[in-house]
Amino acid sequence: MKTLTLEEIGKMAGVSRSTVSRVLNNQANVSEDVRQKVKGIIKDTGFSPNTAARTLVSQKTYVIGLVIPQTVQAFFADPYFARITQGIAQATNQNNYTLSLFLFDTQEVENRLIPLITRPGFIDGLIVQATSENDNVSSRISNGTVPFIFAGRPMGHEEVNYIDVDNIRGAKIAVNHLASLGKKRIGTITGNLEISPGIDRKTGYIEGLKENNLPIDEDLIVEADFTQEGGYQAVEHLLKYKPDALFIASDQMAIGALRRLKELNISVPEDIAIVGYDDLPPAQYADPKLTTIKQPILRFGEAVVSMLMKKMNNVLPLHENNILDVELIIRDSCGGKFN
Amino acid sequence: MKTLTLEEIGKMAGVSRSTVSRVLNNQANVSEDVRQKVKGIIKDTGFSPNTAARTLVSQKTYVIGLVIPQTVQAFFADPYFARITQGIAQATNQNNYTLSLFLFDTQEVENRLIPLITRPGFIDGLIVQATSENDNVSSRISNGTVPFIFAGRPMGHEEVNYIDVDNIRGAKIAVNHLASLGKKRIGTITGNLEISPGIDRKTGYIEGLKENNLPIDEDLIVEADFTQEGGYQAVEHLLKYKPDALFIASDQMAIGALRRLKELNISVPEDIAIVGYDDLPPAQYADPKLTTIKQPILRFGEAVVSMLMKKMNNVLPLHENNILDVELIIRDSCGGKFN
DNA sequence: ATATACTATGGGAGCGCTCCCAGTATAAAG
DNA sequence: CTTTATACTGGGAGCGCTCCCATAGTATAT
Repeated sequence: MKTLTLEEIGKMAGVSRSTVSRVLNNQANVSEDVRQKVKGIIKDTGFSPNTAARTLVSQKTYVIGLVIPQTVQAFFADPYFARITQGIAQATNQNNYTLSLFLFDTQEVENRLIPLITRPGFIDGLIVQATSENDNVSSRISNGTVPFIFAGRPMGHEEVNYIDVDNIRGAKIAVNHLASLGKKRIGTITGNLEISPGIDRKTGYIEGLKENNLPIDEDLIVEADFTQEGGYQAVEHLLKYKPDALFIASDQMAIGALRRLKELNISVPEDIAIVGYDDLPPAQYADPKLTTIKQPILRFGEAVVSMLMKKMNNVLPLHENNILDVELIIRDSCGGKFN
Repeated sequence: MKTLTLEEIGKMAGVSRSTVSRVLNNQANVSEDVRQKVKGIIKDTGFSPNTAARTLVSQKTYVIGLVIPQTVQAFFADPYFARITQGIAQATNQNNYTLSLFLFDTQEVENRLIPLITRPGFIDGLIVQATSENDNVSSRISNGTVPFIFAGRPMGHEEVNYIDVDNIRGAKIAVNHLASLGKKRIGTITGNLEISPGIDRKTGYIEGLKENNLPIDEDLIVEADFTQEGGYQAVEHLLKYKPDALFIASDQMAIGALRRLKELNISVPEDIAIVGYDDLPPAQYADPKLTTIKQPILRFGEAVVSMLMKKMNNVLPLHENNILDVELIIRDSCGGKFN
């Protein structure tokens, strides 16, 4: 199958390549009958214009890069990231862009890839997974001329554009809900406190306690690492201090905790109420079904992409960020179904 | 920052664009001193050639697409797929290619994306995640001219090139190991029997029994769905028929089963020996540590990419496939540490 | 010394597209 | 009927690169 060109489509329609180009790009100044005829031929032949030629003259590649820095190792363990990626891929394609994946597994790969992806004319824009403080991917990418934004709040790089879900508020409404059910000793299992979701959810937890005039008791705060195993171990530690409720900063950890509590014959929500975070599918299959904070994962993808589009068109203010709202999903583990 | 061109680099070096091009592509017929001088300038300026221009004339895009068909929904739940993707991304970059991600979330997206990615000059090659039988992505992609291979054995499309791990042998060595420990009533929890890993591991299980002259007892075979929850429920069903060992077709299911057995106070490996499959990180944190079949996940990525490269260069025989070997990892759950 | 080979280099052509400008046809206005 | 504006259309130029061929320079064989 020979590859078609504008010229040939034009010949078939009895017009010039310019006119075909106009039709292709929905430009004005083409008579309606010619436009229809050309469109028909394009459809019949299945023609689509050569991307490279287009890119060469327009200087646009229609490619968006998704960068996963080295420090985001969780990427390969946490289903949450797979979901985020799904949302971003979806939104990218919706906008007729292509998504390219760049995983910085090692320092060597990072060194090789950064000059490549930040050079002009290779990629139109970059989405970078938020990093922890000791990661300099951000500044290295800033040196290039490629527009980029962070997905998630990057620690120590707040001057760049980013988009995030409202982790603080999410934690706060979880605590509020528990408080409204009359709980007085609300503990928390935090995530990893080197990354922003860990920190922010802890912050929200503390703010929530304050709002409800509950004391902040360091004994009721245990740091874990967002994994089931971490939750499993942390909950035991907390039990010594007799909490009547727990805000657990991820569903994975909550599921681990639930497992341990079951082993210890401590019933949820009767003996202890629990609220998780994420609303991943396992949350609704947990026993008891997990009350949790739902993040708008697919909408997150859309928001990231549309924000990047703005940035690519230079209509995004330098310090603008976007914080998406979250939602409390009440199930069985908090004992407050009828609020 | 103005974008440099071959012409300008040439001017700086006092040579023509042709000579710079020769240096860039490591071609012969350039004197050593000129070559060094040009290389120096390229390095100093950080120049790299425009991809679109290069693609336009060479008809190569240096982009590989990774296609996740609709039926591979597990993609977003199973950490195994994230690992595979990681391996593929790594290998792609190693070969100086870029990886583009195409998720067919819905039929509509699939319809829109397939003509796009199969058209000439958009992508050099495609890796398609293996699908179940009722998926026609394969034939739709075959209609295009883009070289592609499957990652995993696609059900009902064996005529295409694919690469897979040796699921049959993996299951067989698991059973062999259990048999060598003197187990006589070896049961299995299979995965989803609509996809090839599910089927093949069951096949291997049966072959393993035959090899050891053990009877095949349908009561000892229960189908689950590769999830923890599935394993949790399936194991209980099996217990009625008093197995002394279980081959469980994924670590996730094995972990679920282990949990249930613990609740029922059935001790592993004393009362029942267990071998899992995958060797994902949780396997070594399970209690007891899980004996399992290790798949060469990162090597899988390399193999997929190198196979695709061959196909792109037309040096891959039509019916050639590649089956990677697996390995038994002995830990505590089988009770055979000292084999 | 001359013919013959080979090496090194430069520049034209062209990949398929978009942009711009010139040109033609048609309509509206004087 | 002529002038002027407006709607279409075609083709040249050029994006930055690779490929090919012509040419100059240098080494080797006759």
